[in-house]
Amino acid sequence: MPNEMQQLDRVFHALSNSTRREVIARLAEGPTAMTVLAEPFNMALPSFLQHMQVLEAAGLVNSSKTGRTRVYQIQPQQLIEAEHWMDKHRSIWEARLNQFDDFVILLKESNP
Amino acid sequence: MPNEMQQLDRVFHALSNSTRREVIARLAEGPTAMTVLAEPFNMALPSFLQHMQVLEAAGLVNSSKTGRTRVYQIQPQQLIEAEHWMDKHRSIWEARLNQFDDFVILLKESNP
DNA sequence: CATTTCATTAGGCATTTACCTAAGTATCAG
DNA sequence: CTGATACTTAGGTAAATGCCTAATGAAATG
Repeated sequence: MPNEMQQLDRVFHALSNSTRREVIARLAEGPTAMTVLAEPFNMALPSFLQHMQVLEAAGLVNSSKTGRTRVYQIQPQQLIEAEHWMDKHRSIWEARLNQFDDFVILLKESNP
Repeated sequence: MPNEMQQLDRVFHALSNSTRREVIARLAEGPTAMTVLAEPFNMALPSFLQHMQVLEAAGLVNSSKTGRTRVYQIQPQQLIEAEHWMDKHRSIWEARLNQFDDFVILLKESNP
């Protein structure tokens, strides 16, 4: 399997969980420390850390540790790549559907 | 958990597997019977069926059976919804980053 | 320096996922 | 009606996922 595909696997998998999506949503507003990020979730910290590791492995966020606090920030490139994938395939579908519309129009015109 | 979120869970999960993404890619070119769709994959048919059921449960495709053949077609609404989610959060991030750019420009201007 | 705080590691558990083979069921073709 | 074709169901396995508690590390603070 090409590496690019594995990357999409990881990105879409990371986004398939609402806890992780909420983290992405909060990080869109700026870099945030782990404890602060975790606070809204009713979840043990080690469980939350696992989610952060999934996001980091997918390349959706990165983190750096200063003293004892780890600060996460969003890294948008992979989000953009995933969006491109969707956009590309949606547009192929739309092009096909437009052809179908044309065909319907053609039918109507030929049978007025 | 709100229903909308569960739906995003299912859509992103469905897209997190390259076999399923390839199916979406092929279906973008038109409705296709199951056996035809399965043919490129080195996989037992029951395994392939499971993938199709994941895609269908996510609302990314629908299917109808005529005689003994089941034909799948793409159903783009959920793909669009997922794209919207990504677009929304990407734009929040971009807005924030633009503020940061402005701040950098401001710094440069105040220290020429 | 003792304590608290923030983060991590280790280990365990139930469920889901991604595959498989074997054995159906239903339709079509001759 | 008989065989081939197209799918479906049933049941099994190994690995991954999503959660937990308990224990440990390592930095900050009184």
